Amino acid sequence: MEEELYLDGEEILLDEDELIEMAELFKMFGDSTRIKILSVLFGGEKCVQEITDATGSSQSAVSHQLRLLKQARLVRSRRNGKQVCYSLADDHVKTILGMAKEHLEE
Amino acid sequence: MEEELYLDGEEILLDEDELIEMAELFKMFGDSTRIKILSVLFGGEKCVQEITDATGSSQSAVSHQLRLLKQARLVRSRRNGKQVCYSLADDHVKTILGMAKEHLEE
DNA sequence: TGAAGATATGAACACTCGCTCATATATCAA
DNA sequence: TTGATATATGAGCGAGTGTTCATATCTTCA
Repeated sequence: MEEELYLDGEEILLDEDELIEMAELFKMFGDSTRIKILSVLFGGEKCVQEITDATGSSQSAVSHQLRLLKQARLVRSRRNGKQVCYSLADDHVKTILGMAKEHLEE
Repeated sequence: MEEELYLDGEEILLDEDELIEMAELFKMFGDSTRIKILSVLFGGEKCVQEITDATGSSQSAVSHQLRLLKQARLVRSRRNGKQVCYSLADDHVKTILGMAKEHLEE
């Protein structure tokens, strides 16, 4: 069974698997700790320490969540000496958050 | 404390409350039953029965989820005789899902 | 190599969430 | 009003999730 979506006049097809995959993606945005982390990363690449400070969560909690965000391919990581630096994986994240903000402002 | 986001060169400010509100919004998209319901509603207004058939979930499960979607202002409802018809509350839902799909296709 | 700093990971626990089941409410038709 | 149909709701349960705490791993520097 396939559902039909339309975006800007263009048709979008979503099958069962895509719907589940999409739900998995949105789950990543559906937690305030993770969304805080993402918003911090909008400022550019940050190491775990900086993220921890900026979000106010514990080092362990941040690390656990960063692992999930990485698995979901929303962030990338790069070791820099003793530190590990994280950055957003692509620009769609920004766009998605922008749309969400628009929705909330109505 | 405020985080700064940039979308298409335009600056977006997100404070703590907005981040939490945004996480709440995304939680609505983070479940496959709800996202199925939303995708069914892309085809236009549908009554509960039609949604139940299309999603394959139980009537009760669908009704519970429709309530959550309505609270989140993602859908509207309208009674039509014995039936209750639901439709998408605005077009941002489409855009958000479209962005998500783009992300997943990379 | 040893110590210290930075990050990752595993276990345990409290909490949340979506489902089912039973039942309530609402509307129409006879 | 009574029965049938359509939807909503509450309780309870099992599965999943985010956090903390303790500890492991990795890296640099002395």
